[in-house]
Amino acid sequence: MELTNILKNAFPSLSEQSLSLIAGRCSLAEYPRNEVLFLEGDKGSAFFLLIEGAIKIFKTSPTGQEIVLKLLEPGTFFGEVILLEKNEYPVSAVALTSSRVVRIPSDRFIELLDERFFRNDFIAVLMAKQRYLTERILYLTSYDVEERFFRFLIDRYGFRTSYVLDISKKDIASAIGTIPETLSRLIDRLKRREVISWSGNTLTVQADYLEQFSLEDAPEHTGRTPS
Amino acid sequence: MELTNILKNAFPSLSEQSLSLIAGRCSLAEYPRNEVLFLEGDKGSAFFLLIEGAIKIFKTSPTGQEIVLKLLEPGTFFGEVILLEKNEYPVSAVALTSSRVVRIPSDRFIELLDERFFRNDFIAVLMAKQRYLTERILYLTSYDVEERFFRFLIDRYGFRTSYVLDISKKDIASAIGTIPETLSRLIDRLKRREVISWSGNTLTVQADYLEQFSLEDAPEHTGRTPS
DNA sequence: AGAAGAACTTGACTTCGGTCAAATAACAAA
DNA sequence: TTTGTTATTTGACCGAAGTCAAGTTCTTCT
Repeated sequence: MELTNILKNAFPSLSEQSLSLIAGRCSLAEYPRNEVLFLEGDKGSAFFLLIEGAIKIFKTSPTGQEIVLKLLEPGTFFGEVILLEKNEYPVSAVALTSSRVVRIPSDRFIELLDERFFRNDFIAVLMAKQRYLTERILYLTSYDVEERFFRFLIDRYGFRTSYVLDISKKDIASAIGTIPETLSRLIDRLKRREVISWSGNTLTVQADYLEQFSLEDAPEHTGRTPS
Repeated sequence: MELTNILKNAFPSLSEQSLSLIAGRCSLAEYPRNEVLFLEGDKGSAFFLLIEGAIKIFKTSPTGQEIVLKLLEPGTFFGEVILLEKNEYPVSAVALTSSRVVRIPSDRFIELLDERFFRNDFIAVLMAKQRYLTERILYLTSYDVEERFFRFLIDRYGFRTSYVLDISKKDIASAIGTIPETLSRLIDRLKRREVISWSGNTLTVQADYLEQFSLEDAPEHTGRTPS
């Protein structure tokens, strides 16, 4: 699928005209695992659209600790915060798995917001992000590690009994706001209680146990299929 | 100051024409201390502009705990997240002190975004909020209670040696993400170490001690004068 | 003033999850 | 394979901050 189609897919409400206008300025890029897209504080004049792979968005604390804000899934754009205001990224972005992204230069993008439908969709996404961050604060401050772990699974892969994990335990640990040691101990405990079993990169969970963490106030889940 | 002027002040980039259009639909409201403006999950068709007082924005955890996202200061609008997308507030808002707000009905507001300057300012505010929430996550997850306390003071009242507090200790505790007992003990410890002194609602801090928490990566501070 | 109820403090106790250190396993380049 | 690097596990330990339970002190309303 070439660029125009990708963009059409990501911005369905954008007119054909604007689409081709912007498509000419965008470029496709590939980032291998662990490659940095941008770091907090970097000046930037473009934002990104994730096509394939997984990107980690995080901030770094004064002591060097990484605080993960979100693991992005294909189809979402990020870094758009440089569009107006300061042109400095307030967060860092790193590829967790080999990823393909579209780079969208910011300079002419703002004009596209003249189109009402597109603009409304765009603003709606900004507001969804605001909701997400708000949920994330609740998630990090009022659930314990176990609950965060299961909610992570449901949120990222959907509610299932078997998960094929595409990221490392280390990355899962930081995605749920803890450290590898703690996750390792949690997994050990859960295995012993026979709530989960883990072999290779496949995790199996007792559905009835998992249920307690599902739905209700879980952040909107995207039902991403594993692998 | 009457409505039109207030709005002009809050939305300086809005044309006179749109200003009078919208002003006619807005209304001024007063909320006494502890009054609820809206609760998480409420359907809403208006958002708000804070003129005077202090509003607490928070989410409630499944166990009933309040997670404060932000204490608003005069001049900021909030609840705008109902404009597009769902029309349900994702957070709750309560007046911490007697407050005056403008209620802005959402129905015709979106049209105002046709004005490019206004729209850009509006979107810039949304992005600033995104940055804020991102900072808030860092703040809550990687600073200890003491550091959160002093950063709270600096962020809300500016860097000074003497603070006149307009909200209760209970509210300060929840604003910094802890409970009254813990704050009480912190204060006791700081007094004993002669880092602070507290009489009535006036708090005095050793400037050289406070310095370690200032500037660098502190969220933009508004230099709000006390009381 | 007096009573009811907030707000605040204090003490005793607990715990989750982090730190540090070391061992083991998995992986990838040469 | 060999070897260096990174990921994962395990053990011993610790500490910040929460819970629970009782005071104590302010407010505020009649």
